[in-house]
Amino acid sequence: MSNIKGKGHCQSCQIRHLSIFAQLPIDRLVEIQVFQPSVVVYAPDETVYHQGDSALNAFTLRKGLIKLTKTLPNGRTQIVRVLRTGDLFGFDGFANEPYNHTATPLSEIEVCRLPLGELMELKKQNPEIENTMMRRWIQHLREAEDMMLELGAKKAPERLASFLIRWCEGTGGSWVVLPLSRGEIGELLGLTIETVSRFLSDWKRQGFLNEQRGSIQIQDVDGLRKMACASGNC
Amino acid sequence: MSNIKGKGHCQSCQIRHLSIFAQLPIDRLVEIQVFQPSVVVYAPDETVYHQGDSALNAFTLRKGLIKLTKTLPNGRTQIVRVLRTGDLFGFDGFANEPYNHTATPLSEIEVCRLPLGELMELKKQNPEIENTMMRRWIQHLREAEDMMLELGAKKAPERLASFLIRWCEGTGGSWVVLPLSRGEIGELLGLTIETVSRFLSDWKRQGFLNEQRGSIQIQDVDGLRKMACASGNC
DNA sequence: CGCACCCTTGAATTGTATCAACTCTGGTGG
DNA sequence: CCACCAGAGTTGATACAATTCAAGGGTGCG
Repeated sequence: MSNIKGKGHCQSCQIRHLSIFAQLPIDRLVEIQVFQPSVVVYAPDETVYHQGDSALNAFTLRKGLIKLTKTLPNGRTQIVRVLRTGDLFGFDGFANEPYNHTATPLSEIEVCRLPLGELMELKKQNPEIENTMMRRWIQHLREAEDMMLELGAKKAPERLASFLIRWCEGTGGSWVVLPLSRGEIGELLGLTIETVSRFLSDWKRQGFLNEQRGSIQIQDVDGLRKMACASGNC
Repeated sequence: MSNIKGKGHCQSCQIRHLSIFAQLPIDRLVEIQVFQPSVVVYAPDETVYHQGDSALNAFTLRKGLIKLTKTLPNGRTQIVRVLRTGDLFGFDGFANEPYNHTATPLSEIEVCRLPLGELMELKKQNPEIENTMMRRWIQHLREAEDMMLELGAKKAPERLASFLIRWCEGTGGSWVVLPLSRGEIGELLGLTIETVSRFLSDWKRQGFLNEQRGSIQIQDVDGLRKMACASGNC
């Protein structure tokens, strides 16, 4: 089961600069030190919450990666987002709604569990928090729109190529950890495991990219980019 | 060209109860009456703003329907959202980002143009506005996630059927205006105009639904619902 | 009336899923 | 240390879904 590691102390938090408390002035941090959210650890075979659960806590991801998924009654699954360190998630309760998706670790993770009531109070009293959260919601919305374009208007190789390029963005051709199985990449892009496997194999053979147990390296971004937009230059 | 109809007066606004100012107490309305956003009219062949434009204004839709679209360089287009009366849109500026999509009327429309700076100020001074906006962003995010599931995990007939059911939700089998062409439905669901046409024709022949110049009527919701989930009950 | 535009329908083509067999890898226990 | 196993990935053959191409029909408008 999940494991409460202890209480978090925002003042000394290593990842505060990535969190919704990033913009908060130091003196406010001292004042809110009564706020000590639980730091919780989950294994990859657990879930942080399930779609439909009532949303009593929001969370900040401290370590590892999380996938947010939605599942149809017939079992088909869609990954709607992959979270990284500092991301806030599970805030549906702010709109009085139950969680709209399931949060599952992609590796051992550590999260900061923020009780909704307390977070609401902090937000009310600290405009910086409010502001940072707003910015992030708008940013998420933009990313969601981008994803809809990917899913609705692109073909398999285009989706896969632009996913890989985005994943490795800004790493200048070096090795990047990609802790997603073929099946999970498929669930993210609306493709089957076989289709993902075929294109990856193809591209490895063509020398566009390299792979080694859970890490990839893009060797020819332009080659991949051509795949990402078979007709027209995206 | 677009046409400024005059200045808006929040106090006497007919659709205020649908807007982000819905929760604002009457006395605050009196205080903010210096805030007089422009009411602007657009024809269906214009756009309110383009993807990439710098986002200087947010808008509230007063009359008509709007589609928000994203377009790939090769011309393929995705509708990411259809707006209804009261919806707030074009708020990317809050995150210092340019508009992420293009806003196009589906009919003659009337919008309330809210200069970003003034709206920001109002929001700061009125927690009710802040709160309503937050709720809506979260709601939008949830809808976007739902749409990703539709696009990524469902087949053509399932997408189309559940779109129709959603569109006519709560109207109990009566006629509903559907001012989207076959092509636009296709752009929304990631399908071609022909595919949309084929299924609609089929279902009309089977008596699941009826259509008459721009309006539809669902005659057999359960029949449609079966289409919406070929394998499993959604 | 005739033209434009949207919609419909059919036939051919292509992309992706499905089905099935096989390989590779890491881990476990003898 | 090796044999074995389970799980993930690969690859090929086939089926099917949806697009593409093409032609024709309907409706509203100048």
